[in-house]
Amino acid sequence: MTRSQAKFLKSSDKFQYETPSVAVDVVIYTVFNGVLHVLTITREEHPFQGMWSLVGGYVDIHKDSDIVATARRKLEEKTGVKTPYLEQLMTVGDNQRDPRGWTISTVYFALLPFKDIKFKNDSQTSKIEWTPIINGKVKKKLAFDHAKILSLAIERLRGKVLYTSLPFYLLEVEFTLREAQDVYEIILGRKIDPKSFRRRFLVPEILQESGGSKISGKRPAKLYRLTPNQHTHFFVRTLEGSI
Amino acid sequence: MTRSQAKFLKSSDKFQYETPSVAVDVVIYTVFNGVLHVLTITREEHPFQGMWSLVGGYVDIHKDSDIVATARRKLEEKTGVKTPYLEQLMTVGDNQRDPRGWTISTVYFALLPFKDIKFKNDSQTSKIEWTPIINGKVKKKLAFDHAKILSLAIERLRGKVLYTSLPFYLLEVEFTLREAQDVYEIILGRKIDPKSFRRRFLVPEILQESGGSKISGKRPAKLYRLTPNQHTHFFVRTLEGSI
DNA sequence: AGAATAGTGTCTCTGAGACATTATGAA
DNA sequence: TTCATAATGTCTCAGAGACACTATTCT
Repeated sequence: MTRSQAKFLKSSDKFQYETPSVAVDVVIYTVFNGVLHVLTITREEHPFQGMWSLVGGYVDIHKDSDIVATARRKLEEKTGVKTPYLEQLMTVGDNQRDPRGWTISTVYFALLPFKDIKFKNDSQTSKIEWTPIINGKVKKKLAFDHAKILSLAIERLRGKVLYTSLPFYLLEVEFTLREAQDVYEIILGRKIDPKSFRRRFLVPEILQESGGSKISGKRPAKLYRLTPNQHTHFFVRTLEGSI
Repeated sequence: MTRSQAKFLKSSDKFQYETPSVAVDVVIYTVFNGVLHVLTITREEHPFQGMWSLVGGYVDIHKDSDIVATARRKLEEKTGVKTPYLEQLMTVGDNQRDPRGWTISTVYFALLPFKDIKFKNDSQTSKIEWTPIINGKVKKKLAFDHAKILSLAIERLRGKVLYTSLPFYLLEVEFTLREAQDVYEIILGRKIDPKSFRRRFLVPEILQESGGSKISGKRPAKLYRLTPNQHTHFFVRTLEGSI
């Protein structure tokens, strides 16, 4: 070992002492009953014991090889879903958000089709619940800065819906165009013209007919699925509603 | 974990070993000589001693009240600039990127007008240098996963240029439309039609004439500035070049 | 047949791209 | 006057919005 290497090891021990706590939170979205929902759980421990919060927890450097592994682990623990759409939203970190001191939290959001979820309600002490998002807010009071995080997460989801095909991750593999349009309308909070909606996804062949159809009212609707090997589509024009 | 348990663990050696190190890196962009540049410095310490890297460092929980304060502090230490355009890009964190173990780094990018910068080249042991970005890459070999971070940062900058007015943060307060267009063309790596360019910013009154003009060739060009109280503009149509 | 939902025809409007043209001031 | 650079005129084209219209199946 060189002299400078020795020096650096010594000083890195010192740094460890001063390190913030490192956590991950996940805003888990799904849509059912015509409403966007986010998964919330009650806190088992102080601080904010018993209060509702987003799904999250500390990075476990032995279990998690990287930060998204923490997000996946937390998500799977609560929902049983292993391969969700998961996107990093942002990182918050300061000395105010947690009364215990300096903490940093990287926030992800996940999009899940409602059907896929088998709740793991195994804990005795904590409740887990889909909370409806009405007018961009949740009625529950949330722990830490989770209300602010959620508000930014909703803003981001709304923003992305205007120029991407993200909402299809909230649907099952096959869906009717009306079901897809419903999800768009729920997130945007406004109606979309059906002709525009169909044109947007069918002309560039983002969707393809699956062959089947679904009867839920009068005339049966064709079933569609995402064209294979298409990832999230980014449109060159946004829908109205962008400020 | 009770509050007192947490408090105890935090002060114990064992808990310190279980927490990742927390750092911030800043991709500092500027444009001069017709080329996009990123600020790089040589590392004074192991690991990767002497190697080029992005500007960054550990969060200091005593100096920094939040994570963006760390970014501002690092930026100001190297460039003297106090109020840059600064945007959080993403957070990387795993047990591989630093040989010392689990580390997490939140990456910001900054846009600086070249003129504003007074280098603080005070250190004897480290060099600091603008590194040109050619074809989305830098020739220097970078420490840690900084090459990958930079590559994502460039992708993000390119993407944003297609639908925002971000590049104006790379210009001084007053500029000609040709200077603005140059910056756009440099980042995108392609020519833009001057008529389209002017229409994009003048019709929605994102820019306004400052009254002055600048002679750099033959016919003097009018000087423009951002319309007051306008923040970054998001266009409803992207420029070509989006995949 | 009537009702309700699925799906289409087609017009307008905005703004990007392309490219020809005009305007201005220095040498 | 020449000429390089600044700035404009104007056509095409893609795609969103609006809205009237047709198609299909159930009761």
